[in-house]
Amino acid sequence: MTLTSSAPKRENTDDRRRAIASAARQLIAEKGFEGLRTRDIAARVGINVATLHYHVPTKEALIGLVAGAMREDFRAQSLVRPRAHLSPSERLEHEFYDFQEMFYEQRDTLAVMSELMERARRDEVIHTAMRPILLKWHQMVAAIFVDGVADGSFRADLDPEAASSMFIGALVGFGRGPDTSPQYFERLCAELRRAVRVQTPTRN
Amino acid sequence: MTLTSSAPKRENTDDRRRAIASAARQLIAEKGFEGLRTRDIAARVGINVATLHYHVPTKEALIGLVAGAMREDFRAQSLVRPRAHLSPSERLEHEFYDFQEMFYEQRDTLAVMSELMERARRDEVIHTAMRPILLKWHQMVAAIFVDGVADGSFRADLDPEAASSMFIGALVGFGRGPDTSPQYFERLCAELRRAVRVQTPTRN
DNA sequence: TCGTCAATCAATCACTTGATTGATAGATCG
DNA sequence: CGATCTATCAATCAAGTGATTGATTGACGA
Repeated sequence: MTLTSSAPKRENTDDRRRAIASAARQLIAEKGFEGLRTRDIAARVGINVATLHYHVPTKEALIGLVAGAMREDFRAQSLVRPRAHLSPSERLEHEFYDFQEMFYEQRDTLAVMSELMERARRDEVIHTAMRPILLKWHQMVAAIFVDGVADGSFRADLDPEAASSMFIGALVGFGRGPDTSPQYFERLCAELRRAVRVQTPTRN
Repeated sequence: MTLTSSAPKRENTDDRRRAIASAARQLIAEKGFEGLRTRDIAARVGINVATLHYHVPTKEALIGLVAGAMREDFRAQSLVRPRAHLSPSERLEHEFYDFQEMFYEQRDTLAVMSELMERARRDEVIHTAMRPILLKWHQMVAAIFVDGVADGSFRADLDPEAASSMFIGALVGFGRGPDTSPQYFERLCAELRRAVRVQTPTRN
């Protein structure tokens, strides 16, 4: 007889913590931090609240766990993409593509990021976990602009760091803007390209 | 003897509601929505919790009140500034200035806006209250770009709406970025100016 | 002066929520 | 088998937390 079905599971702490972090992430995406309840997380994992507290002692630790998992995800993802060999313009296109993919196919991730960033204002633990992610993104984009200015793909008077802020701000802001259709995203991308690219001077 | 000092005040509902909205706004700025408690609001106004509920029946209504007051503030402020007579470039500079002023001198307002926008995702009431503010801002900036393209101040291939999203996103994103110093804000502004302005063609 | 009503508060309710306790079942090892 | 450790849960606690109740106070009109 199969002893598989509905046998009371006993997982090790690592797996449980992963499952808990995942469930917590889903719930944050659904209801925000305000609506995050330990009972809900336990229910979604399929364990008792006490068991949850056995693996993750406090709610603060839980939030730290989510933030850490998030950071780990981003770090892992950025390692998968070696793009130094591409041209600045191509790398910029990849940034567009990555964001679009995240926005339309991993909406949860973006929503949780947003919640975490908001909470980072008041929560030192989260702030510490989130800051490297943001910095990394800024650095990556700024590096693209530095290279692009050097090889003449972009405007010579481009300020790489400021342009990076503008670029990232525009993308993130897209998600909060009035029109989040793919068509409008493309218009925004086109505008960003024109904003940094060398102008074909408007000759009369 | 003076019956003035510490006489138990009795205000009318309009004044009380205003005071409650103001206190709630402060507390949201301080602790976020997550930390907003009716008791704290009542304490800050200097009234009993029951009195607060007498004037504002539910917490939901309270949040709606804050959102409404916020919208009213913005609407009033935009009426005070008649700028149609200015040039597109000048109007753009005013946008920079207004944002800078809000960022550095009314940080509360911006923090609450941010909280409200985040919550608007899940709260229809707030979404309805916030959307007009965002739309208005977008329209204002887009109108600047339309005029600027028409009179040749800005690039001919500028997409006013997309540029407006980029512009607003960049400003809002500044507040979340790694460097929020006035110096860096000025660099961002400069970059935004170059992004929309007609290029002085890089002649060799 | 008396009745009515808006405004207020102390006390309390009903429910939520993070966390703890004490006990139990399975695994692991000697 | 027996000791011990890990993982689990039912039950419960203590501190909130939004909201209500019943009574009180003062203003104002009749």
